[in-house]
Amino acid sequence: MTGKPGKVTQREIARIAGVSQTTVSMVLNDRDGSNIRIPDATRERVRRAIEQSTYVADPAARRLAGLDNKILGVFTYESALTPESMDFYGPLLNGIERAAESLGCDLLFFTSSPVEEGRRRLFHRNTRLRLADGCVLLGQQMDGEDLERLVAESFPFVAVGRRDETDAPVPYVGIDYGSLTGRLLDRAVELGHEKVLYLHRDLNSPTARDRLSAIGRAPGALAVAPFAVGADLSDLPQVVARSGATAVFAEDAFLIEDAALVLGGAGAGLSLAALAEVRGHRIGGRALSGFHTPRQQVAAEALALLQQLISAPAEEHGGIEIQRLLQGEVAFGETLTVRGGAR
Amino acid sequence: MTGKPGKVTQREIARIAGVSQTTVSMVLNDRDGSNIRIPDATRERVRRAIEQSTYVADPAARRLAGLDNKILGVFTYESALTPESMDFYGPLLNGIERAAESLGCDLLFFTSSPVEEGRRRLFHRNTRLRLADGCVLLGQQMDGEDLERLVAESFPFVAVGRRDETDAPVPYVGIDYGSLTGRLLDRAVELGHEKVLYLHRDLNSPTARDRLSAIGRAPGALAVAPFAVGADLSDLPQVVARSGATAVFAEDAFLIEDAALVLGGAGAGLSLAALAEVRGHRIGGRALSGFHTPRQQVAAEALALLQQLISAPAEEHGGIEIQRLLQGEVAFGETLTVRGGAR
DNA sequence: CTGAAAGCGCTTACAG
DNA sequence: CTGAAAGCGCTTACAG
Repeated sequence: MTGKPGKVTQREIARIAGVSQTTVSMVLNDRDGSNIRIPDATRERVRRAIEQSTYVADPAARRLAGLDNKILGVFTYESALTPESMDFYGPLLNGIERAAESLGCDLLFFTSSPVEEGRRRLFHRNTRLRLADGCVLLGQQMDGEDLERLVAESFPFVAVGRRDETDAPVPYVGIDYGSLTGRLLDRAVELGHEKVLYLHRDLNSPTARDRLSAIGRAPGALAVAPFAVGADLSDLPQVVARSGATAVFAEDAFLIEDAALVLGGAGAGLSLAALAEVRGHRIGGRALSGFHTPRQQVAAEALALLQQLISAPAEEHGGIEIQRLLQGEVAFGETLTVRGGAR
Repeated sequence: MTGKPGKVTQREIARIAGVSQTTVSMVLNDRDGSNIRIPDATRERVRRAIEQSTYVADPAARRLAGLDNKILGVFTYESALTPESMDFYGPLLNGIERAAESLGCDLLFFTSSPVEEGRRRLFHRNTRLRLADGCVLLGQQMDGEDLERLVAESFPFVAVGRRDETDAPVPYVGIDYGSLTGRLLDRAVELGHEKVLYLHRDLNSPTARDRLSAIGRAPGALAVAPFAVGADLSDLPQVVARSGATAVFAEDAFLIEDAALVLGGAGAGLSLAALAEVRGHRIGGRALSGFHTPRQQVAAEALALLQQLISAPAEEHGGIEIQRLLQGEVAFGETLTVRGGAR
């Protein structure tokens, strides 16, 4: 597919301008140092030839010659553009697009990666990863081996969300769920709660662990019992009753919504909250209590960090803070209320 | 950024397997023709060397050597991933992602294109267009010059939406708004309407013209008066009254919603419809009448067509139907009712 | 000041 | 059956 009829190369420009191809390259890249000095007249002649033509540099050739390409890879462990995934990926992708626009980068989505066990594989026979100057990784769970290999090959990348599944330090930008969780628990104490049930899926992700460990550090006045739920929530009313909890928290908004549904009238006196983004979620007409997380900003900062890693020589990476947690806000909402208060 | 420490090349593999780099390339690409015959033993040795290593082909080099890359470009004339643009782009992007997955292609979003007068430019100094094997173009309006140039350079591309702004035939996949409009007008006749007011923006896009020309061919029993609205709709009640129309149609769902707002009680007896996708739109609690358009399918088919254009040698393009209109459905809804019927 | 040459990693005729 | 060579379009030392 190369060598198209309409394709203009530097050599062609050189011929027209009556200079060497090297000179064309110099002019195009504004090379103008001590040893190399191109008179304005020549420069002008080349410029004109380029403008008259439809020349654009071949990015593949540039890349091969060792330049970076202003192409950032985007790897998502699941499909990112389906209606369902928009809830999670939407703000992230939006942030990424905006950041890419302002950095002047194009985005390469690795949609071709073969799906195995429901998740895309980053490394495979024909990966085009190499075409990008670097890559952001998105997904709730990531493959530790992928991360290790990226580090080993010193391929610039940034994960969205905190990561801890590797020995080598992985660059990431995430949200500080630990601190958010702590603040929400403090609030629960203020409201008089002493026992809380915490529902979670059996997901082994760093953010899931962050929540759990913050729960482990709950203030003495509060006992929080973690409870791993399966697909079937039908025994939840009993579990809640037996626990004596006056509040039920869950890992995310959908889970607490499901729980509220199952609890029905039995949940009438309970406070509810999600330890995650709750924007747009309501339970029985009331704004769900939980967090507001700056996802768009996380994505934008991830891209900015990636750009830094790419452009800074490796020796200077020590000076860059490669692991960043952004602070969110507690969304007080209307479902976390005074203990025993009507819901 | 090339020449990374961890980067393995064919030469390296060749050294390990004790063959020439050419042979490695042959094995990788399954070249196995009349003149070239690699014994299984050699083949196996190379394969093992590759598996032991972290080799992946450098896509830039492949591309430069003339192969295609399974990278499809996606160019949108506006930002595609903002919350507001999701209404229009969401289903299209979803269709594109799915099609790319099944074709085994990656997607390159040209987010870097400089914005001029609110629209991105396809061709610019550093366009990475060339890196893609081909490109899909999305947007309500497109630049005729961009299209001409793509044709001139015989760069494979497909527009989403019907196009007619060029002399050369442009490959596209769109929706047949003409036929949909005709069917909705027939329906209006059935319901007893004789006069309809058609609100439109002054947009000069092919689909806008398709609607207008279908309106021009309205059945004799129906008089449809086009009315170009500005930013301010406040004189609409008068216009409607003066026209004697019993139904108001508009170019899209948002416009008819705005109109309904302005008309308020004055619009009580009027039938309303949008000549566009109406999914999720309601007016005064009633499902808006209009169309259901297969946007996801349009996008998927555009990608499939693009893939065909890329892989088929140019001489065979004559055999490919490069301009396709997909049929939508009329969504009867609840706002287009019997003339004079309560709304 | 400017060009000829080497090299980036790959593919594909072309010789052995 | 396999390798040495040319070439894809570009950049960057290196000589003039």
